[in-house]
Amino acid sequence: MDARILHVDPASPEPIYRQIAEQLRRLVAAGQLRPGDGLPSVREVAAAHAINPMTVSRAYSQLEAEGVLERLRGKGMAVAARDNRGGSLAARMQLLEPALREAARHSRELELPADRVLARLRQLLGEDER
Amino acid sequence: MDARILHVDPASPEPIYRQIAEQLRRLVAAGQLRPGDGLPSVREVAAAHAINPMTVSRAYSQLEAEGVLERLRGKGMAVAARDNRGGSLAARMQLLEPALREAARHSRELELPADRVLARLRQLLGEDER
Amino acid sequence: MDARILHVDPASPEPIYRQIAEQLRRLVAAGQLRPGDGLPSVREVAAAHAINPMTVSRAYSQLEAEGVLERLRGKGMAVAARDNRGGSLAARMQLLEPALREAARHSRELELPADRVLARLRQLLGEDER
Amino acid sequence: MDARILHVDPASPEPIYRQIAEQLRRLVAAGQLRPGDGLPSVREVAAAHAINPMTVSRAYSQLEAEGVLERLRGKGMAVAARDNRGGSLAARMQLLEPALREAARHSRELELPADRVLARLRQLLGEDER
DNA sequence: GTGGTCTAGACCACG
DNA sequence: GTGGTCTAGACCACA
Repeated sequence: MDARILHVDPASPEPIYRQIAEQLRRLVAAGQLRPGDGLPSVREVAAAHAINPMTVSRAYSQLEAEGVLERLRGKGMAVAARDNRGGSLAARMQLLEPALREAARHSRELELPADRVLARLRQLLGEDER
Repeated sequence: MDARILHVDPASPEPIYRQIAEQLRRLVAAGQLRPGDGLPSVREVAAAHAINPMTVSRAYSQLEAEGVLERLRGKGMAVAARDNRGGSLAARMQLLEPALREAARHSRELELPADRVLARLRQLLGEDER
Repeated sequence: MDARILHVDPASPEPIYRQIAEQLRRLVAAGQLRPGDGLPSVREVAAAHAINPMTVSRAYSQLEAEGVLERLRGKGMAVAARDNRGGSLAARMQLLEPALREAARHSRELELPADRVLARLRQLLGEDER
Repeated sequence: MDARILHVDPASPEPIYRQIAEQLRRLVAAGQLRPGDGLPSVREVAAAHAINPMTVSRAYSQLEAEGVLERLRGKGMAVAARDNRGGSLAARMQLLEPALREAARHSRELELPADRVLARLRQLLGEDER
């Protein structure tokens, strides 16, 4: 598999290992990587982006612990077959709650009109990822 | 001024000093804090939220360096006289942007329907603060 | 806090970071470490057992990701206040299922009488941990 | 002999070669495999479970080194003639011990009531093999 | 070939 | 003071 599906920005304040982990999480969530798909090896990714293998390994290990990836021994990592298709709608709404509360608090502090705020969020929700 | 206008969440990944600084920036932009208004002392804020005075001081100093606040000798900090008329609507919308983008990103990752998300935010915007 | 509550055996096949993580998990589960209790710092544990700080950090980070520990910024790690008292009985029985199936399969392969097997498990369940 | 008497779980943390070796050890101890009985060839086992022949070979070699199996030139592996009368009941209980301890440890960690655990194991012991 | 573990040592952000 | 991140390089287990 091609290590170039991943992008790394060493200048970003976001840790490299997390950049990798979150990209993979999104690629899996979006279905661009499907259960069973193999991932580029730790060494490939490390070489392609001139970073330390351990940094890549850290991202992979974290996703494995979460059940997003699984180890195929001797053959690297792959997207997990996962019985964990997302939770119920209510459960997922609950996970969104903190971000919404944060946005609402900021809106009040800025004394912004609700309709403008909602219009902008609607716009953002319509955009393609990234 | 009351130290309780500030909210602090020690469990948030966002550094505490930045939580404070950004809240003040928003309150000034919205005109809820006006030029000349005094701020609660470092000690008051620290005591009210059980955090380190140095953390509060760091937030104040940063805003002072930016010209948002100014030090009134012997009287603590106050909102700077400058061009701190409450920001324009567009400017304030800009300050809200990061929170909205965060919420939108989470919504997409959770594959939540836009109408449900917008309905919930509308509800939160209608509520009284805390 | 005292770094000596933790034991480390470098000769064990079990990775050091996991030895530490599992000990802490047990100490928390058993109530010997209570919510809010502070843990010895990464550097203390590392020095006390002559291991690398990163190895200790790895154990702490993993437990933080699981919600067992939480970071008190600038003050080290502590046992989380955790809203996560275990799931329902049925859910927890489900988590035990693999281990029971494994034991049952071994019993059949060894052609052992069920009553002897059950008697031995009853005995083991009655023992104090460790 | 049928390669399907062996079970392999590639997802288990236990190395595959050891899964195979320990199963064979138990089958011999219980007398389900008797001195002189031939074993399925490395290729058969590998093909039946979609694993690497080298992995199967490693399990066989280890058991040969222990004297549990012996290599019949040109005829593959077989259970060694030795003192491989099926082990005594006590000896076989000993081989079951690790699995039982594992199950007991999980039960305690999950704080499950002993009677529920024992009832479930009794049920599993009564079932026909897969 | 694969990933996992550990070390020694550096630098950074936060409080 | 705290933990977090990253590197370079070593060694090991597994397939």
